[in-house]
Amino acid sequence: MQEHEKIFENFLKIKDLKLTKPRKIILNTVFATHEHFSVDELYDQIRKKHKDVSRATIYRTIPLLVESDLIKQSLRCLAKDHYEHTYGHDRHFHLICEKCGKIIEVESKKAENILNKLAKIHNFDIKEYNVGAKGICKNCRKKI
Amino acid sequence: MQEHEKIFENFLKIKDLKLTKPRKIILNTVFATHEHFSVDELYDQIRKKHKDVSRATIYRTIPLLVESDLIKQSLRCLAKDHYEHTYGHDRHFHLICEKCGKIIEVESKKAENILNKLAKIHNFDIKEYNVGAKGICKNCRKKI
DNA sequence: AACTAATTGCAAATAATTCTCAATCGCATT
DNA sequence: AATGCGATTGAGAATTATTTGCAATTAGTT
Ligand SMILES: [Mn+2]
Ligand SMILES: [Mn+2]
Ligand SMILES: [Zn+2]
Ligand SMILES: [Zn+2]
Repeated sequence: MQEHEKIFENFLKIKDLKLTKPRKIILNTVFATHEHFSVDELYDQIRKKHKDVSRATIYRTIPLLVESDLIKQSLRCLAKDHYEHTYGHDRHFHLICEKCGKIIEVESKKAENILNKLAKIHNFDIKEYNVGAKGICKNCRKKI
Repeated sequence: MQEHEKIFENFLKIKDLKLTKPRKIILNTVFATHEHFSVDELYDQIRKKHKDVSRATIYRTIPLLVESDLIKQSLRCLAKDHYEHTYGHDRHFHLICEKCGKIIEVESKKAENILNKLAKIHNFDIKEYNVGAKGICKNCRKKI
């Protein structure tokens, strides 16, 4: 059993919920790649192998995955909301190319520290970061 | 005529569009306060005085205001998208309290610089920043 | 195997946004 | 001030994204 399965199962157990087949399929699809995904993309991906998992269950499972800290909502500056699994990955920011959609992930303890300091000044307790920028990537700039 | 009206009119003129009555009403409502607003909140605000402006026109005008750099989409970590007028205001980040909804605006050239440097490393051209954090504010923490 | 509460898929409901279109507006020209 | 014409509008229909109600099914327990 994979680490993320254990974590999810424990999380569910505490809430008297069960790691059912559909939930396991959703979880494992999410952890099969490190792509950022919309609900629809996830649905399509899952449907390739499992014709019996419904959109409703995906919509019902995502909040559980978020609450258990296995995935996060990220890239909220695109048209659709996107998620990504974050368990096993360090916190990072996103540079999103408006032309080609490319996503560059960037880590920066420095930036984190600054945000933390700013929060401290205001006596604010940060639970979740939401940092990114939209623009044009290297390759797309060349083309202009 | 206010500065923002002039800017909007110029912007529109270049595109062979007109600063019509509804557009003027929407623009001026947006610039009447520095609140962050959802489309619905803006609609309600406008409707207090102008029963004849439709949702459709608001939805059609917002992209024009964004394109003319008078307003920006911000607070993309709440359920609904929110906008704010940014013309006349420095760039800032948002700390959003999950309990009471309070929004703290924070300026930081340092944070901007770091993001810019990170972008530079990746040869990425930032067009728009999207920086914030969710958490618990000072007052709400006391209450726990 | 029987029991029970949680879970599921489906389809209907809701919410947010976009689109269609006929009527109107704004502005330039007569 | 009347005319012409493309841009604009509001109303409501259409679309898209998400949530919900419910009867049938499942997982775990006795
Ligand atoms: Mn990422
Ligand atoms: Mn702001
Ligand atoms: Zn690109
Ligand atoms: Zn608060």
